[in-house]
Amino acid sequence: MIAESYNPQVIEAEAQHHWDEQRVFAVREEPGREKYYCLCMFPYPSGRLHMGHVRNYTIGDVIARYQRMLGRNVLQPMGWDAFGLPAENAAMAGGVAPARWTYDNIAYMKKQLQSLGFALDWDRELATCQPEYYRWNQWLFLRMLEKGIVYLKTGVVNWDPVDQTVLANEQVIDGRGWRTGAVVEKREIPMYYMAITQYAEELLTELDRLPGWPEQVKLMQKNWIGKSHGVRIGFPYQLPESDSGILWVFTTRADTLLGATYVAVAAEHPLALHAAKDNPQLAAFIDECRQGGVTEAELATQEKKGMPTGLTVTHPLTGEQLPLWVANYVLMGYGEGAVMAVPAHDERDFAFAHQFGLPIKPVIRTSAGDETPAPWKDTYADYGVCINSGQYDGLDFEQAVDAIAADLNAKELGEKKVIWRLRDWGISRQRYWGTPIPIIHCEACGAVPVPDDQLPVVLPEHLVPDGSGNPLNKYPEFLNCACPQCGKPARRETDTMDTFVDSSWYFFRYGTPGANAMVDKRADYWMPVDQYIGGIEHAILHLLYSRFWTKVMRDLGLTTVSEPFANLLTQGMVLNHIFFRKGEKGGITYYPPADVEMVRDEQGRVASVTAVADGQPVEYGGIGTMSKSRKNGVDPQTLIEQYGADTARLFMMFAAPPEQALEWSDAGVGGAYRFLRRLWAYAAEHQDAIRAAGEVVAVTLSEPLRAVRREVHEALKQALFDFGRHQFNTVVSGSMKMLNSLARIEAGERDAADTVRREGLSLLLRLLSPIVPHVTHVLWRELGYGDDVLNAVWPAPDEGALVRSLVTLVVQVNGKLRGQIDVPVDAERGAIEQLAQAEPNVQRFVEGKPIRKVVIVPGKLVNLVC
RNA sequence: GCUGGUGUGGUGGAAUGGUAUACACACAGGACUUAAAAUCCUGCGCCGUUAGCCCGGCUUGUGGGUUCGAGUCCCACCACCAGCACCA
Repeated sequence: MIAESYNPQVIEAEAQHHWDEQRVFAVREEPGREKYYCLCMFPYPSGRLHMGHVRNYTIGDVIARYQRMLGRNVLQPMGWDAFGLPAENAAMAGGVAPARWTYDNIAYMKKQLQSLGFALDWDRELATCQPEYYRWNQWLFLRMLEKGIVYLKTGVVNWDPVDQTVLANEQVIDGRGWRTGAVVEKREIPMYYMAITQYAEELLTELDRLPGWPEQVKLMQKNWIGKSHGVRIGFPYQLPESDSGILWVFTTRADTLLGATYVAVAAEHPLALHAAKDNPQLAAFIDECRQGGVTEAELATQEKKGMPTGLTVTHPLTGEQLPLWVANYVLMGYGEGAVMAVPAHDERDFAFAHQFGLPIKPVIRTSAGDETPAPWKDTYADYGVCINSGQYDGLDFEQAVDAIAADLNAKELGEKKVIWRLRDWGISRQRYWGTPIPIIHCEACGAVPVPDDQLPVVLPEHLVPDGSGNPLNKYPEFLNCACPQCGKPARRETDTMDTFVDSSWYFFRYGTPGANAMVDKRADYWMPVDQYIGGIEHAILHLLYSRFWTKVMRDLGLTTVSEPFANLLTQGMVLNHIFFRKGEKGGITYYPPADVEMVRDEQGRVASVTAVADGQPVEYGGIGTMSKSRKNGVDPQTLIEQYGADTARLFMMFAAPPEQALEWSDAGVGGAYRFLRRLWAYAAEHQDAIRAAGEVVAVTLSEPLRAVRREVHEALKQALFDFGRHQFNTVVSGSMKMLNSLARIEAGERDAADTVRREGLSLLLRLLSPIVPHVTHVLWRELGYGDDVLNAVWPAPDEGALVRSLVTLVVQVNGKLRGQIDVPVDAERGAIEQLAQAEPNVQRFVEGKPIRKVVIVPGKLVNLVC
């Protein structure tokens, strides 16, 4: 029996109980059966789910359930990105151990996920803070160390001198520590690096073999990797105290080498530091550059600053002496930290030369001519043939670069080179709540890797950080150990790994739960992930690191795949209205949307906004991402409790296509809820008739019934197409159309009408089941369609139902709509033309003019051109 | 600055070169009700014409182009959003 009123709490409990009890979402490898691995980016257990999570996991769940109904063996797992800084911050604030805080959060958020009815295989759940997970971080780290992919190097960190601790970049605010307010120092400490640059070429070229990734993401990765072709050029120098050497620069414009009039180095460049030793003025300038502007806006507008070092370098081809400058626009971290300056053909060099009166020598004939008068024109930087360049005159860009590179090569002062923007990945974090780096420091033997049989290096879980450094450093039970090589007392490494390490391979582990190895053969069945879903904010780092780790694992023989994610969907953000008041002192107070009232005018436009509390006006701040600081977040828990999971899911799917931003709307949620209630009421009202009804017999249907049935199948056909391209908002509107059509059947009609109702609802429930699985589960069973809608066949439109005897054609005259005609589907071209011309309104516009051309689009329109 | 994306009713949005504004939301009017809520019905781009029906003109950020036909393809510009940013 279907109860009269829609009660989501009861329905959802019933459906979820069924899924749990039957363990319907637990999957195994089935060789020979087509698999589908659907994965959402796992959450950080921050405490509660937010709307972004709900959206992300609903999209994933809809895809997973859809694929399941198409007959695939679908894996959809879930886990926790459980290491990280927020747990340490919470520990400091509340005095509770990060482990405890994390596990409590996981328990609560797991309940929330379960209440949303996601088709997850919980048997494969993992948390990255579990030793059985992170031991494999350590294990692979050691393999990478053996292969030289991991190495030790000095790195620069932000150091808070008061707390005696290392700060993450986001903990440095305006150059000061976020807790202490102390000016942050740069400190050089030894850190472990992963040589992602060894894979730069492959990471770049394989982007072209990822057709299922958004272009935008591929482009962002491409830019991040940043491959540049150029020439490394040496400028020999002789220092006063008889030291000599070669200053190397990198350039993509070797063709302009003869136009170089000075050479500039970064403030941190060794040669600059050397020159500053007995030049206090220069030393002061270098200091100034190092501190210089922090914000991006400052950097962009910063004027070109520089100072001569007093040194000169020798032009490698002409032998000319060029002055060596220190310039604030040269970056130590890119290329060689030094540039050859060609003011005539580079905008920055041009500005610098003008400012400091340095010579400008045009050496390229551009569309602007042979001269480069101020002000700067972008065409000065164009490619062209060489001029004023002696033997290279007349050569084009490629010829000149080849010739100059060859000549430099002969002098051992240059070679063609490719450089990358991508840096190696420093993974050491001076943090407690992370994967311990498996290294032991011995006075005699140095840094010794922990032997495999001593893994995992277990992180003690009861420590509580107090803000003054890593508590591991004060915990002897962890710190003190024996050197694996010589057996003498030694000290354990207390740095932990960047949490991006944890998330770089978790998708492999889901495929091999419980394995006594990092992965086993089962992963080969599941990998690669067929559909990965997550936020665009991970477009670069997480996705790049995951691709890198997959390639490392492949080279170690741990997997056969090169790319972990075949298809990627980046979901849009969840937005809401922002309301605020400005205080007298300019401070801003935000008002949650639930605490304000909008008054609308007769057209439905927002006329005014007032606070519920005091009835006074509130300013509207437009629309923006849900955030704590702006108080415009909506708690999914409230939504689920008030309307149920199906309404939450339906609204998420209906309000916007998955990749676009979604605007929160209480009214929209209400609309989604109303639709489910209407669906329920329809099923309840007709339940007896539907259970008793037989198959549709098309020939016995009246014309109105046939029309309803045609509409249902037409809407279904479109909705199925949209399902395939993951445009779920129109799938939902298609479902609404189907119900609207069925509801148009007159209440009194029986028998034949009931067969149409029975068929229509059967199609509708199956179509909707991936989106609103609870209500469709219960209705499917109660209406007698079968035991479990999950096992039903995916619906397909009946081509017979789509056939019409008459079609309505639109008639255009010169492309403008002028009338409609009804013609038999099999009408001849001539007959259609005749009917179209006979249409009275069409005649008014043709007015006896000769018809030059008739375009007929079958089933759609006629266009008369005159 | 560079790169990419997006601009469609009061709002979210739909349209696979072929009837722009589907499906919803909001709003207005009506039915039911003592009343409200809920529900149901009707209307709803702008301008003109009209008692009303018909009918016409305009409209997908702006301006061009291709096409029998453009929201969709091409060119230029404007606005907003995002990423990168003195990358040699």
